[in-house]
Amino acid sequence: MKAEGIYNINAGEIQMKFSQILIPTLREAPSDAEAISHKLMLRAGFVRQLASGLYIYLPLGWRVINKINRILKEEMDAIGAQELSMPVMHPAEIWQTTGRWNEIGAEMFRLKDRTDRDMCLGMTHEEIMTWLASREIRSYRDLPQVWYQIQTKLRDEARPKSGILRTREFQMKDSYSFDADENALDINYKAHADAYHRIFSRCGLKFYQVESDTGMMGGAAAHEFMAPSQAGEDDIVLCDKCGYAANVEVAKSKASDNKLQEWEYEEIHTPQKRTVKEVSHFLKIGHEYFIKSLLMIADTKPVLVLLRGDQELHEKKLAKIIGNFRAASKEEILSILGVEAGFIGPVGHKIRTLADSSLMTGTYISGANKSDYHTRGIKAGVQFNAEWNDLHAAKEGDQCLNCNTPLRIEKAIEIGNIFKLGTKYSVPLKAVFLDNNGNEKPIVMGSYGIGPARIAAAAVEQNNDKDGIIWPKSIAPFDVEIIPLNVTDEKTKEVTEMIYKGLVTEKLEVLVDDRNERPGVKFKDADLIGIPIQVVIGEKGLKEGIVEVKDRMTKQTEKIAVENAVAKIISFAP
RNA sequence: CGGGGCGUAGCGCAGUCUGGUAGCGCGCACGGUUCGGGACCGUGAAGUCGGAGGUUCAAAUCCUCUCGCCCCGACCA
Repeated sequence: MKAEGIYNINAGEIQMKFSQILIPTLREAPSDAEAISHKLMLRAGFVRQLASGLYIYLPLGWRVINKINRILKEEMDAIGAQELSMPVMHPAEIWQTTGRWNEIGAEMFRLKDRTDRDMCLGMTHEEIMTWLASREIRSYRDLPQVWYQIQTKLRDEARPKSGILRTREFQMKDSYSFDADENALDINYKAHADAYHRIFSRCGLKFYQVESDTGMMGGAAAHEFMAPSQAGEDDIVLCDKCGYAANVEVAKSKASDNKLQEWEYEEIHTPQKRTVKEVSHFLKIGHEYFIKSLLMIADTKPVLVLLRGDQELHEKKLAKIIGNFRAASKEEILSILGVEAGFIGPVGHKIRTLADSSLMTGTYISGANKSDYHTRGIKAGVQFNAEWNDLHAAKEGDQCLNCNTPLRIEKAIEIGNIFKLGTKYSVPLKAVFLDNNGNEKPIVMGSYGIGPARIAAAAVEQNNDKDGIIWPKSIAPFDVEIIPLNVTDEKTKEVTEMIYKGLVTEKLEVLVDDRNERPGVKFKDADLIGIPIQVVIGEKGLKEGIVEVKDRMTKQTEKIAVENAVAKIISFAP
């Protein structure tokens, strides 16, 4: 960034001059950046950190966010959603009415106004949107309604991370649908899902729509939109054959096949071998032929949980059945089961027993319920019985429940989500309407979110190389960067202005690197910043009457006659 | 909230173990030479060593407390 440029600002032809826009590029990334997108956005001068989880968007960063927001608005408007704007600060009473004032803990920023009234900063707007609906919607004739906003949300995250990916203050496009019944909700839900597909495609992202947990939103169904990336915080389970896609939090899977073993029911001596790993190694038999027996304590009551040796317990799935629980201590295992930890087996206990469905078939090895012994030849229904449930976490290589294909797991960034809320908010907040028979009914709602900053971060994660960012054309801060090499050369100046004007006239957004810097510096910065098309104007080329047009992604350069340059560049543009 | 790490010039770091009055590279300012992939020479500006207290003749360095930031985990509309 330099204060001096070759063009006099008062002469005023070229507006977007590198020398005058705040683009503080960095040769090295600050050491506390970890994620690729974080490092690149910092280095390329898109963002700066104010405090943990609080980011400043510099001019380039803000242009990207606004490009994304433009797409969001276009697609929301296209499904008939109406943009409005809600306050960021809310009175506590509304949140108390739905119960979330107490359900949500430290994650909600809370404060008092001068009259000592409890307030909070909005983490989301279900309450407020529903409050509005409760006052303004009376009749089935008023439905459906879809309202949306692109608004700041505040959440006191336990652990902000990865730059812009998980922050304490962020924008969200949140929309809310209001319908007379479930069928109508389904239509709005589908419309949003379709709009989301268009939005993420237009933003140039690779993404999946996956089944997801309803979490604290409650409600009947939910999907997340996931952009695969190493920087992602979620794992998603994918079937390449039938298209099954789910967040691991809710993913279902079948354990891989194991061969039927012709084992007699017998005890085997396994001195000091406790874990599945140890016993498996000792007996030279795969983990999948073992039963893992775990003792859990739920509400002071012990529960025995059985899993196949190669599977892991999915704690949320278990919690849905038995409520909150914890692992029993070694002392509790001894006093409750009379067995030393490491030698527990499924056979012969009187306590409540839950088993993963994968154990219904097959013959297994497990603890013999006495020290230093395991038992071989255990079969469900013969030696033990249990309540059968899906208790294991899906993992790579498990089989798809629909088509038996091995499943894949990918890390992904959650860029959007859609929830069928039902009447969870409309009932407590009394958002009701009269149907055509004059009966009062609660409005059936849906809620739908997208984080623009996460789209930007995911785009960088998915599109970069060793030199920097490669922005998808639709959300790049500029369409074209013109790089005049010698800014003191008259001919260069002339051609630069000519091309700039030609492109601007065609409604392209153009950045001109008018800095009096060495070519190397400009090339490096251009690659770092990642504007999709670079136009290099050099004295050498001008002598032959050409300029060079470079594609940031492919790195291919084309020599174009000066007089054809504008038309050619336009043909590359989005 | 549990575990780990780090705070020294705008950025990246050394110096801390073994106390002696702060240094390197990049960047920045000025002058000159350069000019198609982060040039070179010279000159210069810039640091309450995160903060408070303590030990000591003397603290970036040792001790106590505290604040901030990052990473792993837990948590996560």
